[in-house]
Amino acid sequence: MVKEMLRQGGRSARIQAAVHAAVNALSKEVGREELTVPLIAERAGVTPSTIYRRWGDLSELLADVAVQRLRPISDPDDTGAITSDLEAFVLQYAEEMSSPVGRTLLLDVLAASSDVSGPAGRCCQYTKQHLETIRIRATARGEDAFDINEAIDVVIAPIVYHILFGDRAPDEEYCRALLARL
Amino acid sequence: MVKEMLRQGGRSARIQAAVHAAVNALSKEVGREELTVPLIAERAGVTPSTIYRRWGDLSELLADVAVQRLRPISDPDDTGAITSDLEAFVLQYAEEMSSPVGRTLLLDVLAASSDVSGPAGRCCQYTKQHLETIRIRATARGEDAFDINEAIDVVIAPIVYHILFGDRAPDEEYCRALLARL
DNA sequence: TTCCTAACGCTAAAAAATTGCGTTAATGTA
DNA sequence: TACATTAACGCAATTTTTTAGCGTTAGGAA
Repeated sequence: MVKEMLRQGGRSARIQAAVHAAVNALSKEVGREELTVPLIAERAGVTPSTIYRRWGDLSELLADVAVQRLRPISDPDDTGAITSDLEAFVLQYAEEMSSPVGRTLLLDVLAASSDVSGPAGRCCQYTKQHLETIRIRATARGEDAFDINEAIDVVIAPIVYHILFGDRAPDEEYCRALLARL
Repeated sequence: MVKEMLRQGGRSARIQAAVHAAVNALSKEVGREELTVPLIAERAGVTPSTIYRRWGDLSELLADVAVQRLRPISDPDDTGAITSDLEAFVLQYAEEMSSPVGRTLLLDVLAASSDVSGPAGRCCQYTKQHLETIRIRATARGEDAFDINEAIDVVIAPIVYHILFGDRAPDEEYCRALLARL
């Protein structure tokens, strides 16, 4: 659900911020299983019905919070060369996502939606945008660019796969091996 | 949770079968959101407390059912050559998983566990076993084999990635392109 | 300022999850 | 086969969560 809010200022915005903050705070304090809507509501100083009306249920609220946290705050580092740019970005991506919280964020996002317009599609776009930034920088330098979809298939997808299925830790060595395939 | 059952015969087995059947039946009739423990219990002719005691909660029950459905019933088709064996397997895999129910099964499995011994790890093993079967056949024929982990990274992982994030449909053409990279 | 109404709080009712306790039946042993 | 043991279940009471009605508050526009 997660209505896109006809009113985005004042009280409505304050409540959203309070609820998001409550989710983030409680996520660290209590386990995932103990995280309930009434608990979040109390911490945020809000009635549970407000959360139910605005987000629908817990999973959608968690997905909404997850996309906020996965939303990039800045462009990937400019290291001066396409190879090192990519390496820096991928290593950081694997680092963040492979942690228990990172994996949980991914699952929260995936569980909420099945179509492109949903949270999952947006997170997918975030990654593409970062790669696009790196690619544009590369072409500006005169380096020969890489294909973004190919980068996703060859590098990002395997990392995500192993994080989700937990059959292998995407350490630096592994990530570098993936990058070498590009 | 999903206790491994000290008693596996008689009533215990009948109830498990009834509950699993109820989940599979109701999954088609009602949507995923409407699927509740009391509803499943009623259909299975069981009290809700039985389900809660045995599986813990709905998500673990769904994961348990999902691994059963994802468990291979037979070896991949033997088409006579490694290339066609792989292609047949991958196309079928993509076909099954890219449907709404397939995607849901994947998410059910992923949501339940984070370590290798869990449902996700087992499903991962299923895929590996299939690939292993194809590889062994190939070497028996004298064909030069492929690396299983590489096949997962290059072919399976991208397919799963696009299914989960919903940013692209893994059609036949796309799958063949992935296979060509091996 | 004034109006309109989206969004919230409060409350009651419905539904789901938890727990104690007695009962049933699966499994091992004589 | 008969018996003892206890895992697993059913039932029912309790707690918690979710839903829904209705009045109130506060953005946003005229």
